[in-house]
Amino acid sequence: MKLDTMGNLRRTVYCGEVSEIGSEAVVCGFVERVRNKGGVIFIVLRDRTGVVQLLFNDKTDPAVFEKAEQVRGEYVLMAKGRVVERESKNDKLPTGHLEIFVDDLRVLSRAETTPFEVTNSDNVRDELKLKYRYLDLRNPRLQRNLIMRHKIAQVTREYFYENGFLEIETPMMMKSTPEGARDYLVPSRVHEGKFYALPQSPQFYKQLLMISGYDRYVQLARCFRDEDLRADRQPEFTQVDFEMSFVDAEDIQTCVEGYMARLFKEVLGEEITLPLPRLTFRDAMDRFGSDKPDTRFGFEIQDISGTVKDIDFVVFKDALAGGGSVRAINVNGGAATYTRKEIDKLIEHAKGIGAKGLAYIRWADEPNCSFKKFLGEGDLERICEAVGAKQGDLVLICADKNKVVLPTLGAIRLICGKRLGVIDESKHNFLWITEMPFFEYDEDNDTWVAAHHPFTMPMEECLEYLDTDPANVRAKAWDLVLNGTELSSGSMRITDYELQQKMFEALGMTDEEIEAKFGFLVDAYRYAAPPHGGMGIGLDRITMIMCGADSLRDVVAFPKVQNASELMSECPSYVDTKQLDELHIALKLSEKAPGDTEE
RNA sequence: GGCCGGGUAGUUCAGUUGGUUAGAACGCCAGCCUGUCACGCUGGAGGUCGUGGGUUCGAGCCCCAUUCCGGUCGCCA
Repeated sequence: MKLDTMGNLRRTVYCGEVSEIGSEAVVCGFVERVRNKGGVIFIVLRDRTGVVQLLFNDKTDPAVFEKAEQVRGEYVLMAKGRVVERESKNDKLPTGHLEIFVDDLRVLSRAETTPFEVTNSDNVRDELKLKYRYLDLRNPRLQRNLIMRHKIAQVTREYFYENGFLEIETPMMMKSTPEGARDYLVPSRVHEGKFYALPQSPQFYKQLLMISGYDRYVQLARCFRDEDLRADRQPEFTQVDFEMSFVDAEDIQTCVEGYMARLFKEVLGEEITLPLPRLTFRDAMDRFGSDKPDTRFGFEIQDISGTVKDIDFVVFKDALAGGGSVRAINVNGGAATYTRKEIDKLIEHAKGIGAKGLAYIRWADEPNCSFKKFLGEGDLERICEAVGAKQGDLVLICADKNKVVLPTLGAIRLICGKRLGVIDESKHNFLWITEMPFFEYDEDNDTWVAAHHPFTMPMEECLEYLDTDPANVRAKAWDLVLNGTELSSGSMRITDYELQQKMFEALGMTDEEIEAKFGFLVDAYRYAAPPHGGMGIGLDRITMIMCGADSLRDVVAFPKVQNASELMSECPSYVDTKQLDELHIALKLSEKAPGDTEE
């Protein structure tokens, strides 16, 4: 069968938007389904706006009917005809009350049988759908997500433009900085042995733009990190990256609050109450055991060290003697029905995080305590009272150093919340985490390292601890959290050259190191810089949450899988030796490498 | 890199203690059907059981290795 051409025929209306009964319509799209009843054929045609039903009748127009008989799933069609009311209506579709009685059908392209059904692929394994990503992208759910992503980008640009931000592009090929995440490297042909790096973020460039006087900068910046993937982590991602001059932390946060309110209003029609709640890093860890707490449910962590200090239980005693604490979460609302096996699984999980175990009180009919034999008169009642436990509750207790207890209970809290279904998925709970720690202790090397990049401003009142007590130094840095996902992080930058030198010293960096890594940036600050700070907001993650998706793959057109490969194009791939020669690169493959570099 | 789960028809799965010709549903192909909308009815085609090796008279099933996918921990300033 020969294919038709469009000729002079052009689309007059999108499938999902056909509405005017009696009008003549020309629609284009992909065949979602063919229902051949013998003397009458129905074809459901789909484009990015929705579907519309085409009607063919063998008595009215045998030639067109004959052509319609040849149509199969996913063919690309163009059809002209009159919009008529349906004899029997379908309430499930926006266009279910009408159909197009086709008098000109053009088969523009034929499809082979697809590896899976485009609109019935919920149970098809991801591997296959990713290999044929271009087919999966025909799925209305993915189309809706990518259309919403477009809308989000559009509102983002409008908001920042209206607030005086300039969109300025920064280089994709830049100097590699070995700090933090691993860089993706790009070899230089001209400079033998040298490499560019793809940006993990445009951090340095946007600070330089402030030094250059551009005052307010924004960019929807592609960023790259060569680390292992997660459902909410892709190796390349997009940040709404911005920087502002002559502002302090609160000004930046206010700007972002306005952005979030605008975004949720325009895209989802949802009002967000401002200002957004704030929690210091310390409080977030104490209450939720996480620097990105999900505040859509309770089970907050409670310190019961005082209540249990006289109990003769070696686990508690050891923890308290070692400067740690005993803390608990009260999983209320029916968790007492957890079986012994389920609790054991939680304990196993806790051990995986680094805890030695979990003690528990399960109060089904009677309070049933895993460490009963160590308890004295009234101890059990006192603990239950301290954490507010009632019948039906499960109290999980962890005793150890704080840096073990808090993350453990934080993780267990999340697991219980998810399993008990107490999280309201329709909620959007924002939270600012402020006063982030400046230093992190690196146990492997027994040193303090910068928790953020080394240009982050410390809080003024913490400067005195710089040399004496690094753990106590907090940064003018903050994160924005939404439903337990870190969306964004920002900070004020150091503009005082002398303070910057002090920070480098505190980080144990030599002058040579500083010069080699970011000499150009340090130099730039010698020529005066306005006070400035900014943030990078994860556009993919925010889109994921706004779409109600549980993986970034649902909001990225061509995503990568766990090992950072793309199943459709099969990248990364080997290159031929000629390319490598030009780049002065010799491969040193491990025994395991399956292939070689064929020419 | 560690741990856990998975890979059987185009797709999703079932497959008994290791035993005849590896099944079902959907999809696909053909025929019938003038109001379907997850259309219906009849018939048909379609399988290197991820790959390699081993045990066995005999392996989809047992053993070893390996690969791919997913989850998770490490990692992600």
